[in-house]
Amino acid sequence: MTDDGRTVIPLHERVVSPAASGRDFAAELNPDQLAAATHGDGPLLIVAGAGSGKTRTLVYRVAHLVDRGVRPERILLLTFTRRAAHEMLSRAERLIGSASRNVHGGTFHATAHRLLRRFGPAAGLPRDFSIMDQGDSADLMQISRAALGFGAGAKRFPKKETLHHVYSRHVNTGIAMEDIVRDEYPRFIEYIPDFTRLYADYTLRKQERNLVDYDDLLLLWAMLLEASPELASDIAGLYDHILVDEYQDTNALQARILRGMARMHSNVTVVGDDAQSIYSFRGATIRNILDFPAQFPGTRVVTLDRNYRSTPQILGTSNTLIAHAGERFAKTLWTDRAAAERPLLVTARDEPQQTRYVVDRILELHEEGIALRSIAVLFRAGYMSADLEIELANRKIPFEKWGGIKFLEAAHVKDVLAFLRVLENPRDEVSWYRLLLLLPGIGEATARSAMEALAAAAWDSAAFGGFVPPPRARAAHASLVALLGTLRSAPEADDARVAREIGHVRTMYDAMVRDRYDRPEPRLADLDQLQTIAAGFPDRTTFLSALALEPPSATQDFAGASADSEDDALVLSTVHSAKGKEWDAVFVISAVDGLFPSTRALGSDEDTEEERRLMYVAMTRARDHLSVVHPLNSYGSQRGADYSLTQLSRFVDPEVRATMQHVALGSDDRAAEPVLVEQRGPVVDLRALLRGRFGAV
DNA sequence: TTTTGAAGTCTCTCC
DNA sequence: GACTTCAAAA
Repeated sequence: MTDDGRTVIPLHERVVSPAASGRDFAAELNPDQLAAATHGDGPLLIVAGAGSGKTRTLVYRVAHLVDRGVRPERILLLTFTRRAAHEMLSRAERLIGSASRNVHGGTFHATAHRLLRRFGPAAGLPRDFSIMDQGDSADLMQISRAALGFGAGAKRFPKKETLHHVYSRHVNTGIAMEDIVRDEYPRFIEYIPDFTRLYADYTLRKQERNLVDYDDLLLLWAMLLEASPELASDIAGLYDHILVDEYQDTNALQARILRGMARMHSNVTVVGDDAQSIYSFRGATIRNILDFPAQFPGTRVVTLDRNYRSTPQILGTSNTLIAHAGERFAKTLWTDRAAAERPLLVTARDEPQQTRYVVDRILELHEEGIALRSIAVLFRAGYMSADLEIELANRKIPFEKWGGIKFLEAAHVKDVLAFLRVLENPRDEVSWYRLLLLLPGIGEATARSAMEALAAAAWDSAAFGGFVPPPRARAAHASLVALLGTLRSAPEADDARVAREIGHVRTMYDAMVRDRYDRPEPRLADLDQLQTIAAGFPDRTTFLSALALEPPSATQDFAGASADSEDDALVLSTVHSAKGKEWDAVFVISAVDGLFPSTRALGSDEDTEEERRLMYVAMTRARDHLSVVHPLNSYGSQRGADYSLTQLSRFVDPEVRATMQHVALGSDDRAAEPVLVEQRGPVVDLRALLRGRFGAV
């Protein structure tokens, strides 16, 4: 290697010797896995079916590279979640020792963040930028919208979330903004010129406020790679090998980044399963994986189709389900695991019965010796577990919910963070705006004029103290100024600093919470939790960036730092959050047409196909037991009970059903099937009584 | 200009 | 059911 460590040793020229890790790869991997793990230089596409040992193969590949002399810090491992990166690196560590700790791993966004802090200044991006999450971005869109005076007309102007969605999609997919509006929001076509102006203002505003949104992280990374040859080789030159997990869920912009990073050596390994692509709403396209061989000439393709996870019966059902999908890398998973029970298709009368069935069955499995942690209940969207959560709480069964956690999006949490963010970046308009609106007596108009005053004073924080609010807001303004002053003069950094700052903020903010909400307690508890998390971070900058980039996927992740997962708890998860995981027993609930697939996805064939893949992901999470449950009557659990969904999910078609065992709960035709119901709860079911008022007697 | 109450909108998935 | 938007009152 040269002294700058950049020269790549042509691996294929080196003699294959017993691995330095002391491992006999051939004995521990199957032939396909071995071929992938020990592939030399050049592009490699691993098409890895569910449960085929994908992570294992990737870990061994890292070990192989290190064995053959690639320095760990020159390997970049891009994964989809922090959890995946962590798991892979710790498994690599077990395999090859502490050297693997130096492998760089993380999500695309987190890696972008790291590179931008380091190389951004060379391209005019300040080192101390703040990261906006999705909600912040939408808020800034709203500020732009107000500043430009859009939406005053009679016809409805797009909501800020819509504005952000179109923008984000454009950045991530490269599709022209006009086309996105035409396809997805035809009723807003007339506003296209306004969209354009608004996005220009938004972009300028971000720059002036030193703010960077999620999409910018990727976009700026790509631009750094394309801006100047010197910069590009500095950045791309950091790594000799790049490995990407879950490649089917990357988008066009991420593929562009990958090309830029690999341009000097084409040592790219991507792993993915086109049958599990479930993130198109975020711009992901299975074209990335289908077209990879064309993008990287000379690609070697290895297919892993032996499944080590599930019983043949579960695999049979899953294979049948996915067989109808359109374009894909054809592969049918197989296994030599012993035969077992067929997956269950359970028909419940309604949601309460579905809930009781699932809970009863979980308790049975638990009594048979399966840990709660090895059981999961999966659903299409976070709200679908509401009924189940109540029942679990009543029966004192511990559970942990993944996905759909809105902790960081909760207004009170964002409020507290806004204080810190203003200290961090005095130009953070989104956070200033948020703080100002908290003060009684200050509304949009006053907030805007305060912002203008601040902007005019070059965001000098002293200018905020000089701002004269309307009389009724004087007192609140004064105490905010005082609080910010206290926070600024806080003593030097120490470990408890961020938590202490939050404590200061709460001397003012807690009163507002009590004032504003009918039930302040849970919200205050959230703030306690936020404080606890903060204690784990050395400084404010790290804390704020980490929160934006690595939001915890379960509430327990917060407490988790020390307490960890000692206690045994059932997992409730959205299918999206369950990706890459596996359990002994899996329940897929609310498999009802209209819920899963969701009505929204039935508009286009592509969306429907993605829902099918989502169902496939759900089913293939199961090792030994799989139950698909559907209630015959799913009411719109809210007002306007005029719609009720009754049909089993279309994905469980006759062919799929033929591979399952059908269980009908308490149906009128008392089949030979076991009826597992009969609750121990109250004799009178109030909800059923209420429903009785509207339905048949 | 802010606040308040009523009507209206839309339900997801995540970095 | 939660949140936004709109119109009228303080």
